[in-house]
Amino acid sequence: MPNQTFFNLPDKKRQLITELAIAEFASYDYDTASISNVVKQAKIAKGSFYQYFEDKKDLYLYLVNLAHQQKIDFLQQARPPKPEIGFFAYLRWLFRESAQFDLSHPALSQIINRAVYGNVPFRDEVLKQIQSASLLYVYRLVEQGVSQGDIDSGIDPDLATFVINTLADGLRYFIPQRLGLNPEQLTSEGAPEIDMQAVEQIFDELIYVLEHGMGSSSITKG
Amino acid sequence: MPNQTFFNLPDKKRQLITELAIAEFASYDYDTASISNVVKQAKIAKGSFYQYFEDKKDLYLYLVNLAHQQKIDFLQQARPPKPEIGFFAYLRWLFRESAQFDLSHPALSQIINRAVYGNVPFRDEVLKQIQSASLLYVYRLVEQGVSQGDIDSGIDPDLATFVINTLADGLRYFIPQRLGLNPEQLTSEGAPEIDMQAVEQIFDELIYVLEHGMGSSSITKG
DNA sequence: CAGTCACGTGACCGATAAGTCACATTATAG
DNA sequence: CTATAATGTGACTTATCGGTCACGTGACTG
Repeated sequence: MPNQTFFNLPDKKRQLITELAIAEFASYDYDTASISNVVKQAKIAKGSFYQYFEDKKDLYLYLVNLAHQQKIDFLQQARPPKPEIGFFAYLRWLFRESAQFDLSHPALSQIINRAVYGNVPFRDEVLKQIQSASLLYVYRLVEQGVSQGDIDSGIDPDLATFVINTLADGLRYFIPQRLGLNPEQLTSEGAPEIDMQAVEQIFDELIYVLEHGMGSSSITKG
Repeated sequence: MPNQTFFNLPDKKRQLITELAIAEFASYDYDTASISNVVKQAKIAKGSFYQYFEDKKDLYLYLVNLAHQQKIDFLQQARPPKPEIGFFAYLRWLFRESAQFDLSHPALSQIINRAVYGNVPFRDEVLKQIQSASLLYVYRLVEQGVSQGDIDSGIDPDLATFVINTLADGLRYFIPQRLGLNPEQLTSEGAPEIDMQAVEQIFDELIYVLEHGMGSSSITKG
């Protein structure tokens, strides 16, 4: 954790440092991200930085936890629907809100993702704090979906969790591509008018595929 | 491309350098991967290396193309079945062979993946050579599946391609996790006895989900 | 006013990186 | 054997990194 000195800083300065550091660790992996670059951009002395943070790892873990907490706050602020609406309807909500976060906070999203899937030092340290929470959350959801009769009981819950998590994460790449935006455009401030209707349609289609599959052998088409 | 000097090298030496470089670029991203480390392990002088390769980028692009070519060779050597067996059966074959490659050549697989999805320099340069080939291949497959009547014509082909590609790639993480192996065990030589039956079952389940979905509302359960 | 203490500063350190170059070694050829 | 070309070598340069430290500054205290 950062020193108290860091939190004593004027809000503007503290936020500037935080934002620049987030941008740095979102753009580069742990080893390549440069403290020197951050302090240069933030126009503070290197020595000052090391009065705020113990070392590079201290900053990194702080940012990962910050990003994770922001995502949790984001999801909870958009109040979840009741489970009774059914598994796939609930999942659709989760997809939309999760993707909404990824689109509106691409840097935070990138940091979380790199921390969980990347070849990062301290990955295990971070993994227990982060990934298991998300995986477990979806896993519980799947279990509930099975017991509610929404999910085919022949489906292995681990596999279902994998499919859902993987696709939810993949949307981070698919949606911008589909909308003809390059991901870097999203990193900068001022999102360039996202066609939310097109995004909603992606969710509809994806949920349909998850529920009914892509095969044409089913009863009737969507 | 490397200089002719590199290809004039005795096979053993050239292969040693190649393998060590592959291991380096599979373990670390472009910036962190160290030429100094490679030449030290290969026991050649730094100057020699720079007689083989123009610079770091030259080596990197060579490795990416090598890895990609090896994967193509691998897939073509395992002769593809005829399309008439149906889209999902064909897809199952593709999943198995692709995962087989990833499991037996984790370093090559890692390099390809990093080159395509990572925040790498020269990504665009490489992307056109690599990713589009794979995406297009699956896209064509989907088109064929639709025209054959195997795929619900209401499904958007782009979305289907995304789902398939994303899940196929995700298997790289899911399979070892499911088998209780850590991915680094696979990097070293001598794969520690993979339970192929369990792997086959994963493919079966995944293909089932892709074809019929996870919902229980379908006709009968698998 | 002097003293103290939190904070700011940037030159500096050791390590390591990519890339160079003058020179040594080896292979080939006349 | 000698001359020429190809290849091998590692100390060196320039740059950047994470991190340190002796010192400067400015606000509060008695």
